[in-house]
Amino acid sequence: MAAGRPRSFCTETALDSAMQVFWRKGYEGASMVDLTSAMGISSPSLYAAFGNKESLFRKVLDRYDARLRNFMESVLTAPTAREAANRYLHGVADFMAHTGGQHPPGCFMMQCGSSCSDQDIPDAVAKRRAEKEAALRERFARAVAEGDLPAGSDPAALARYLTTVSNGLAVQAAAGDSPAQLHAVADIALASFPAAEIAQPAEPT
Amino acid sequence: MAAGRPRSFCTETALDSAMQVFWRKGYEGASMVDLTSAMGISSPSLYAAFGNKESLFRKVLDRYDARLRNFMESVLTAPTAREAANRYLHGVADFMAHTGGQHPPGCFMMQCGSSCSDQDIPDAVAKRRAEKEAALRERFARAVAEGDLPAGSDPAALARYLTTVSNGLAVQAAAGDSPAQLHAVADIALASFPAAEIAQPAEPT
DNA sequence: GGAATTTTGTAACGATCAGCAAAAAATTTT
DNA sequence: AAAATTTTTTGCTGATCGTTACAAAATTCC
Repeated sequence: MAAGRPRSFCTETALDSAMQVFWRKGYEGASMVDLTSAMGISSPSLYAAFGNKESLFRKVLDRYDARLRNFMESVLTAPTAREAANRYLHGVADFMAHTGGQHPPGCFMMQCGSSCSDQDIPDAVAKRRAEKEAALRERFARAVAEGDLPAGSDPAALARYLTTVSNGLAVQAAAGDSPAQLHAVADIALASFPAAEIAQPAEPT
Repeated sequence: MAAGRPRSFCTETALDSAMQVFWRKGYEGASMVDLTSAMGISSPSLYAAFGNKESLFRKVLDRYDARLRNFMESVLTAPTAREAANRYLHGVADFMAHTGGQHPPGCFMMQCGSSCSDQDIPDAVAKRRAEKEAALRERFARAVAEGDLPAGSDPAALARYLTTVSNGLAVQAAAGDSPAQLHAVADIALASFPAAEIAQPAEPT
């Protein structure tokens, strides 16, 4: 083990506490006093462990984004584009509705990353969101190439559409919509998503 | 005219300048120095004319919301629910893409009203957004009663769906999506919206 | 059992925050 | 022209902002 006085707190737990504060109050609205008291550590400990406020926020953002990337992986590995879209929107509905009793409903990135005195913060958040849309786009491009989506489908437009609904779901969840209501919206949205062009089996009446 | 030294600035122009600042920096990120310098007035003039910072924000919010209500009126007076949905989503796409060279793309309410140290601010914004969804819901309930939407349609779910897409469009616009891209998303979204059950005329091949 | 090293607690730093007091300036009323 | 009224200008207020020095405390290495 490294020499020196041992740390009295768990950095990951502290990051989760910081996430709650940023989530509820935004980047600027979260004061260092808010953060240190929620994390249960003193100000110098915070600076020693996480740098400064912006650096702390970026670490929190990374931590949240890791959850999202994990979720996206389960979406992108779906066998078909249709199933990926289904997993995506209903997964988002679950994700946004589930607070774990720790944070408000909705999406951390949507709550903290809108407007800010320091434009770098919204930019950093927007970049993470764009990555998710790009991942969907590439998945759908592959689906078109594989014949999994109708020829002539626009992968970029479909990815943009799903991203749009996803971000909208985050807003609805933050506004207090129930899980059932979010899933209902997801179902309506999925009705627009093209199905695979499969050879139709003889259809029973 | 009232006695006393005349005001050296136009309150409405000043509110527009304040809107730009709040839009770009958020409620907390906009400092009084930012606001006064953008509005071209001194701090005491601002306080005399608009109260305090929160009161100024609420007046700006009112001003922005008036534009939205005006837009909503043109949506709700559409002859059919389908046409209302069409006007709504494509109108939102236009609204969000059009900056007038004055403010960033996107929606003022989505940018400023997310998270904040003072919860009253997000609450005030959320309330305005909820009013729009309620207006759509009532319009669609009327459409169901009039047979303009298929019996069994859920007006609340449809209104929630359109609101979801609308908020998502605001995020996409703020992220830099082009007007054409926003309209393309609107078109995909509208494919899910039920059409009226009209007696089908003899269909030409 | 020190020397070295890291974290802790206490206290403070300058800068910026929202907001205001008071007097000078500009207008209308009388 | 003088009184009354409203706005502007100047300069300031206490509070809070993010951040940091400094020394005591707790651990490992030699």
